[in-house]
Amino acid sequence: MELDDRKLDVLRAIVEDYVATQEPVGSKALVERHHLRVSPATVRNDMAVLEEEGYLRQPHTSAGRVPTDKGYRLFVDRLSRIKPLSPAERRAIERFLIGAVNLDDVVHRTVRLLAQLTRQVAVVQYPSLARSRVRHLELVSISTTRLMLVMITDAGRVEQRLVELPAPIDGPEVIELRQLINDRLGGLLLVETTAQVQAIHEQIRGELRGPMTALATVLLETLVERTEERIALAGTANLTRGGLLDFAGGERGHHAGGDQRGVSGTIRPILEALEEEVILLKLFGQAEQSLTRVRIGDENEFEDLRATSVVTTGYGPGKTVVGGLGVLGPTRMDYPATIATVRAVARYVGEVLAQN
Amino acid sequence: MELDDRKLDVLRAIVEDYVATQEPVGSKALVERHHLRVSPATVRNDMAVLEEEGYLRQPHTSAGRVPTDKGYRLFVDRLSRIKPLSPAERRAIERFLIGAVNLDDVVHRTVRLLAQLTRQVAVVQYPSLARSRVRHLELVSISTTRLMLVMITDAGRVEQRLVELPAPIDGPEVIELRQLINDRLGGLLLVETTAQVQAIHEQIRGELRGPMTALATVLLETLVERTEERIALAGTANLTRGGLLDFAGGERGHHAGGDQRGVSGTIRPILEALEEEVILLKLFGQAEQSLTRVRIGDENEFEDLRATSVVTTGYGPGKTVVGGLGVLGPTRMDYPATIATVRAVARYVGEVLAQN
DNA sequence: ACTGGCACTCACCGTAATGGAGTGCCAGGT
DNA sequence: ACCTGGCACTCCATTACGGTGAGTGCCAGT
Repeated sequence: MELDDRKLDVLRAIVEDYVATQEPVGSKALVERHHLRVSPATVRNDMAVLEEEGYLRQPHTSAGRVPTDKGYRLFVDRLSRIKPLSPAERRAIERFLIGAVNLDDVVHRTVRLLAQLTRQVAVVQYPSLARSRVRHLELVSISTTRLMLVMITDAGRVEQRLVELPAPIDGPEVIELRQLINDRLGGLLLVETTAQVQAIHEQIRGELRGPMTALATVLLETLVERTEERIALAGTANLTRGGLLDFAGGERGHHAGGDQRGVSGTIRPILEALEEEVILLKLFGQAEQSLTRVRIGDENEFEDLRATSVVTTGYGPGKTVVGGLGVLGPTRMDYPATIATVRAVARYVGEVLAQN
Repeated sequence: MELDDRKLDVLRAIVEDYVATQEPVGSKALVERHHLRVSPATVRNDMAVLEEEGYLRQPHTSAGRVPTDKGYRLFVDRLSRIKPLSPAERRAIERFLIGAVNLDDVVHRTVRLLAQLTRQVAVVQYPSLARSRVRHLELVSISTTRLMLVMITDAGRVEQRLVELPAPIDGPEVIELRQLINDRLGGLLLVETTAQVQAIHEQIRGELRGPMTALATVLLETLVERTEERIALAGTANLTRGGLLDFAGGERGHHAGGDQRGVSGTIRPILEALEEEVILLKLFGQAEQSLTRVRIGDENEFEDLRATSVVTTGYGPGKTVVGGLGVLGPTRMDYPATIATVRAVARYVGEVLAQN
């Protein structure tokens, strides 16, 4: 069935009101607030249709309506225009990001900024190693049988690993090795290095063969295969805002009534999920292009996050994408504002990175 | 007034029971569980005295007793023996920490381990730069007017900063500079470098003067003065455990009755405090010696954390202390077990660090 | 100095009554 | 064909109320 324009208007109005008040919205209040030019009874009929189609639901008979995940989805896809940021917000973003001194610093500031602006949980993935290029590889002697390998990527990320050597090595040899690996690996995408590392290893002459084996192992094992990703998080306190998530916590007596479909999430599993880097990476680290993606409620693959929505986008210098960032909040979030903010922050961060 | 032995026994019993059940404990239940060889009435008299002295309080008339912060303090100082860890726990610690590949890795594993073992919020300070020695300084050319300065400390921590040069510099000069700063700064404690950096700067000959100025500025400004500290956090989900903290969240209607002294904390301000690195550093970064320190309730300098207790200790390779770690939880935590775990983890981490 | 006994207090729990917001549906109007 | 006003109905939320029981404080007795 096709929904006519007024029904869509009603849906939009309900979403907006519900997001603002976080209380089920009834027909009467609706016509008052939004100047729909029809009577409550008419709206009720529309509501009934919208409910039948799965865009709305009633917490219980004789309560107002609440959007379903499907309702939010329609709202996001077709009913909302992305709110432009206020000048104050733009200024806040700029002020926050200039003066960053460090990649760490950039990421930290970004994630806090995002949490503050959206008043939600913010997540920023560090520039992904997989998508970065090798800028420089440094070898530092720790002892005669130990080297510290330091890799610097073009996004400014630094990664270090200890290399245990099978036999002692002297200074000139270290320099030779360093020279070699930089010549052969410098400028490559990290994913491209695998083949090169193996090539170097096979070609190498006798004396450096031993050290190179150790080095190659470390390089392959950790920097390529198990591409270590990192994540920064902020604003978890915002999970306690606005009572949508009721905090059943770990209390005792509670009417353990059968809430089958209830969206009554606890804060608990969410906090747990947020500490699982694997989960965060799946959510925020998959931004292949710089498209903004919105996952609403149970569109989410993770059980524990089915009461939340996730807004993500990719970021990076210029048009490239080196990582993802975004926010996580209750399904009843202000999507237009959130999407706008996430995008704006991503763009600014991209600019900052481009300047390095 | 002096408390006789039995009164202390009663206090201990109450603390133990309350920690276990998290419900006010009454006289009858007490004598049953612990085989005190006196009657409930006697215990009641003791309780009355303990309450008068401020070690106990009653949530309301005709409820059982609950320890006050002062009561916990006495318990921790005089009544508890630190529980030895179970073999299983020891094994868990070892298994968790071997295989760490990285300083980042060590810290991450440690903080998760600590959260898991204590079932509380765990905090680990990265090895403090202020207390570390310079192992190596690396200069990497990014462009002719930009250098990346990478500092590696003896605790394995790596810090990088971008240096903007006033004029182009060539390869040999970079090598010379690198040589110079390593010769002069290598092995020094970071706090000792200030003077050296300035000395180098003043002595340097004409050609490298310009670059050295820029380099010195960066070194002084960020690595010495604003000694950047970092913090890792885990187990925030544990804040929702055991209903001691009732989650009033941000709800509307609530009996805004005068709970004056009530320990009824919200989870909210705690989460906020945990995101303030300044606060965490004050709490966990002040372990001057490897002494274990326990801050109970309002002994805590931070308003928002007055419903929590903090157990901290220093850690580092050998006898030195390079950072702090510990846990934060409700005042009604199992102090003996927590203290034991925190200490044990700190010791193991020290050993791991010593092996680098 | 300890104990048993006893009256008293108060949170907790289940039930009942009341109020009100909101719905669904129908009959009448445009 | 669509919209509207009216009306009966449903069900949550809030308040009120009495019973129950754990726990206390105190006192008199050992």
